[in-house]
Amino acid sequence: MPAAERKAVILRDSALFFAREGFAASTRDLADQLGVRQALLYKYFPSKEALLEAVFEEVLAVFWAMEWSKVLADHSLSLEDRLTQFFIAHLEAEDGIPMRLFMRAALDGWVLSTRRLELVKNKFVQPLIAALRSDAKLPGYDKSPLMMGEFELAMVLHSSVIFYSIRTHIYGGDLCPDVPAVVRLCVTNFLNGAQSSLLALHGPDAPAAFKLPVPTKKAAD
Amino acid sequence: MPAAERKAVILRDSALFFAREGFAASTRDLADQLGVRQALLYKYFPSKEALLEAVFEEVLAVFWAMEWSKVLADHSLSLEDRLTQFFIAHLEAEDGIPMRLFMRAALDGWVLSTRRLELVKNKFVQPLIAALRSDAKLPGYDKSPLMMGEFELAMVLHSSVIFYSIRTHIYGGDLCPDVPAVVRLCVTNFLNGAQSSLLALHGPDAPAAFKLPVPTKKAAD
DNA sequence: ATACATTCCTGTCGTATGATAAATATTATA
DNA sequence: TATAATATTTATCATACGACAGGAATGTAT
Repeated sequence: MPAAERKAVILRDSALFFAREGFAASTRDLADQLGVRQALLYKYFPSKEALLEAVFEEVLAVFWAMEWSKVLADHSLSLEDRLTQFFIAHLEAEDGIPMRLFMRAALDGWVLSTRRLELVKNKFVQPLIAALRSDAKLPGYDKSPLMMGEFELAMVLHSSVIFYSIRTHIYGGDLCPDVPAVVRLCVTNFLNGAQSSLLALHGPDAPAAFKLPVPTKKAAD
Repeated sequence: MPAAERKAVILRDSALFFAREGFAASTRDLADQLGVRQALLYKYFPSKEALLEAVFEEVLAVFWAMEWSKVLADHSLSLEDRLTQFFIAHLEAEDGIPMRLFMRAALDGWVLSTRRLELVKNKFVQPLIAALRSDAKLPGYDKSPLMMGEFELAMVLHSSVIFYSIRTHIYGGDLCPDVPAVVRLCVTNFLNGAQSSLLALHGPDAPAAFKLPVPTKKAAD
């Protein structure tokens, strides 16, 4: 097998293997799954750690390449439809490998999760709150920067969808298999209360911690 | 140190240690953290796996002993206050150790998470949906058993709170530190839409998968 | 002070792991 | 077909790990 192809196969299978077995799983078991001898791995990657980093580089690249704004910014659809379609696509693209890898990495203290969170903030939270503000006739980010409470509000929707994914791919057990229905439920239930929640956040009685602007690091990509 | 006390100390420190370092971490490192020699562990636990099981037994016992219904069923408070107080207490009792242990266990395929889910279903989902139904003048469980859509609806609230806990104790990074405010946001935003979501679930246009009754195993405890 | 019990440590065994080097098989090229 | 280049395997090393046996230290009762 040519080198480039072999390297790609190793990367692909390693993602599945480490997602299932954990990062502490042995390179020998990985090689077994590949149908190859353990030493061969070291012809393509200098160390186990380097292999793991390469796996994450690849998985992150997929997330990076994902078309967040394309759906979320398509103003020919209602906000509800935009969100619903986006999350359905998101959930159906998730096979559990990125989910499990990210969770394991976060548990092991990799800084990786902050990069992902930054992505969620820029590509999901920002457009969502912008749309909600627009509907509520509230000022834009130039007049009033994104604040903590708005971030947490957007995360309410994000959480309900992602946690369903966590239940699917990590917790296991039987759960409602009708993905579109679940997503619609999350979105509609969120949007039902979002307007009044947002107005409360912009009102005088909002908690001080919610008024603080979200620290916006320089957006990568 | 007397045997009973030593065993308790080992259990307590092991929970912290394995929550932080993962189950694959070595018994020697654990012993270092305890300030004892590695072999001593085997005077109290026959194997590493037995120690891990004991740790989970202890952590699960705490969850089991938790007073779910006491707050959730206190009808002197509004549903909103009940939920808010319950979740605030829940989040403030969580130091990250059970969270991280459960997540690691779930990733490693332990059946443990289903037991926890059963607890959530019986002690949280059931009372919540019962209260929502009551407010909406819908029939009780005797007439109409808990259905999948209602379960997922309740999980929407559960998810937003628990995912905040995941962000706190697993994902890390800076997030809004005002726990009560976040919980209130989750609860109010949920309740704003819950009534109409619930009515829709009981209406004729609900997805078929949502109409299915939730399989209720025999409730432990 | 002696004998006993309990707690803990030193030392060690077999095995599994990450990693390397040398040998073999396979493929391409002339 | 001979030769070079590449892909893969075999064999091996040093280390780290789970587990066990026996001994040292500490305390307690007679």
